[in-house]
Amino acid sequence: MNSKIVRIKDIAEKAGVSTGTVDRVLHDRGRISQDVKEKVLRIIKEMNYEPNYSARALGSNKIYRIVALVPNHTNDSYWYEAVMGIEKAERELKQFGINVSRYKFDPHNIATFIEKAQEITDSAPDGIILAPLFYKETLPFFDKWSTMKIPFIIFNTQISEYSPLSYIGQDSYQSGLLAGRLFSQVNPDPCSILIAHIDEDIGNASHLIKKEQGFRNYFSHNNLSDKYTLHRIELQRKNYSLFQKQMDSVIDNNPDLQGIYVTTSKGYAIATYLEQRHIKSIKLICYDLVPKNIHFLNKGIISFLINQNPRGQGYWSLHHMVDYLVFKKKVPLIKYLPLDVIVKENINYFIHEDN
Amino acid sequence: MNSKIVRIKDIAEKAGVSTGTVDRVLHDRGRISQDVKEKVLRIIKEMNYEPNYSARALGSNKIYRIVALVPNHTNDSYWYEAVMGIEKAERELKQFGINVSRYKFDPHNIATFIEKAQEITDSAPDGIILAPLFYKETLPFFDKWSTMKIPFIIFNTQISEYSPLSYIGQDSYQSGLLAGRLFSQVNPDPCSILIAHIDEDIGNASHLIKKEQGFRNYFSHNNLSDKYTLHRIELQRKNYSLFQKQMDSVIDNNPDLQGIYVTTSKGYAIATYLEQRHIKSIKLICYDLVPKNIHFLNKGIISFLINQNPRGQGYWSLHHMVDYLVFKKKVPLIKYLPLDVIVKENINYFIHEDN
DNA sequence: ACAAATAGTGTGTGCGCACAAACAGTAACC
DNA sequence: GGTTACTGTTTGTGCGCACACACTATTTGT
Repeated sequence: MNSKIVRIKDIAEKAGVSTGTVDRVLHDRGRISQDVKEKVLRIIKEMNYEPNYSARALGSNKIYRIVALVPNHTNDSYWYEAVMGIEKAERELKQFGINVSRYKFDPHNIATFIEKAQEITDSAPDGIILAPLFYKETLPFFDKWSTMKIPFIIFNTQISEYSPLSYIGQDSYQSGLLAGRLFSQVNPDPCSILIAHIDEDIGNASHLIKKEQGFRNYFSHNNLSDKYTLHRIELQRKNYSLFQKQMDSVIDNNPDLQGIYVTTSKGYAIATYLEQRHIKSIKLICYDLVPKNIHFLNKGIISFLINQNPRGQGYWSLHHMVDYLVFKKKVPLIKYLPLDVIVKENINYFIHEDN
Repeated sequence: MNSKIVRIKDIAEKAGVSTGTVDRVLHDRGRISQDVKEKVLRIIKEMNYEPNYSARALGSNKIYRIVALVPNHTNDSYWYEAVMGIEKAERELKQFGINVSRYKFDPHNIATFIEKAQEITDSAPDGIILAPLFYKETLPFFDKWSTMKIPFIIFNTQISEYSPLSYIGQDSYQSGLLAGRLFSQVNPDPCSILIAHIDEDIGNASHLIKKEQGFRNYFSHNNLSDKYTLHRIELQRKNYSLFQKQMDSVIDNNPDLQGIYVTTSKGYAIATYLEQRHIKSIKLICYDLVPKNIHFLNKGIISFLINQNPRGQGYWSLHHMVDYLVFKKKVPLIKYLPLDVIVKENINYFIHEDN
């Protein structure tokens, strides 16, 4: 086909102007007369010009400074994966003139988050990607960054009140629906199912509410409300004897309990409990490929894991930022990552390095 | 860290030679004295030099001609997806000086395959990617391409007798194991399960044998052979009344039949049958997100689909070829794509365009 | 009327690299 | 001692683009 590559020079020739003029049209800089601008723009469209990004990265000596603000991952494989994803994208995109620096905060210490976010703000980078774990404390920074015109991309935790350049992560509602489907597949007979929130302040965690909502709606929308009875519990692990007591009571009061849906990665806590109590009839579904969950998945105590793909979140966050900054592409406001259903037999494909 | 980018010029300076000499070391061209060569190589390692591929693509005006030989996809969404994947990779990599042309053959007509493969051979491209559907007819071409030193990458169908640059696709054995796991999840009680091969010449389709092997081994390795009884059948749709008769007989003879594993995308044929016979108790698992399967998945007649990800296969095939040709990277001999478990609630993430 | 400001456009250099042509140094041969 | 035949190395040009600078033509101010 039309394999001829269109260059700025070609456009300039056809328009009867110099390359400098075309450049000014392309980048909206300097002064151009209206008619020339229109003419050049028309020809750019006609000839289907696409900038050569390699040459652009070469020519403009600009280095974009991008910072990533993520929870400290020394003891947390979930955030470790996210950082791995960022680093993978960094390796791929390094040659286009980007410089990524990572800032870490303690996910259990809001002060460290604020401190690092302030540091970042002071350094005025070209772009920011972050996992905004602390809802209220994040908003003021979103404000600042907006006025400073620093684009920011959030991942893992969706905050819709303030519009970032893009959100990367899972569709919580849909993942609740998915969990519902999985339970209805593994539990063909009528039974009770428990929704368990562990170690979370539900009031401040809208994504967990969405998961629960999706889960409940799966049953109601599919006319399964008569077949399955849903229960709900909030548990804290810090008082483990209370944790056990609460679980004991649920089990005792619901002899037909056949499934437990844990809305976070803390499913292994329930798995440990079930193992201790020698309960084998209850199906367990939760999130994330952290070692303890993998352990119980392999043992058959967890039936399915749903992968939130932290690696992909990190990877796409940086990718989108570079798309925006370097390639001037439009980036979608929301990128929902696939909902991966994980069992022992396919887990390897989701935890392996894969360069 | 060491954010300074190392250029050829830097190496030349440190080695006390010109950039041209470093260039000849890097590309093994021209004559170089042994000691200079060693010195330069040492410094390249010391300074951790990484070529700037953007600049390289610019500087070398070379355009790599890559051809893709795929089944005609006008009426086949599976191969259409594969081509979409190739085109997506093409868009991403165009700027690095590659030119991709597509050759199509009729998957039901070996002659067209041979014809196109010959055309490709005559045109002596820089690289070939193909889905080698016809085992015997492909081997001679592998031979030719090897002597012509044209690298080729195969996808979808693994042929291990002749070593291509890389294979992209699914691990058939592992996907059989996965199917086994899924059946044991959805069928908690002892029952019979049928393995169905549809429209295939099993003797010439080693990947189907591997799937069956994996499936059977799931049950034997997990001590489930007593719980589940496996049956096996080969069906042809061209004689549909026979097809029905065979199925009727299986159903009648095995009242405890609770599951059917179809080793290809033809699960919708069984689904149609089950729907006609108003059989709802039998779980069905098969491959690929083709419209008819999606239809029955949404209806609840198919329990799970396993995605062979044709789009990803095409995408990675081209990507690997470019990694090899342009970036001179080592490409893995085998890239197994993830085994995606698909239900109605997560299927959208696997069929949507996603740019 | 003449300088100064402004609008609009062209030219040149460099980014990191590939590649070819030019060049220097050495040994061999008559 | 000069030619030839190499071997090894440097230099220069161009890839497509960004960007600073130079330049001209027109307008504005006084």
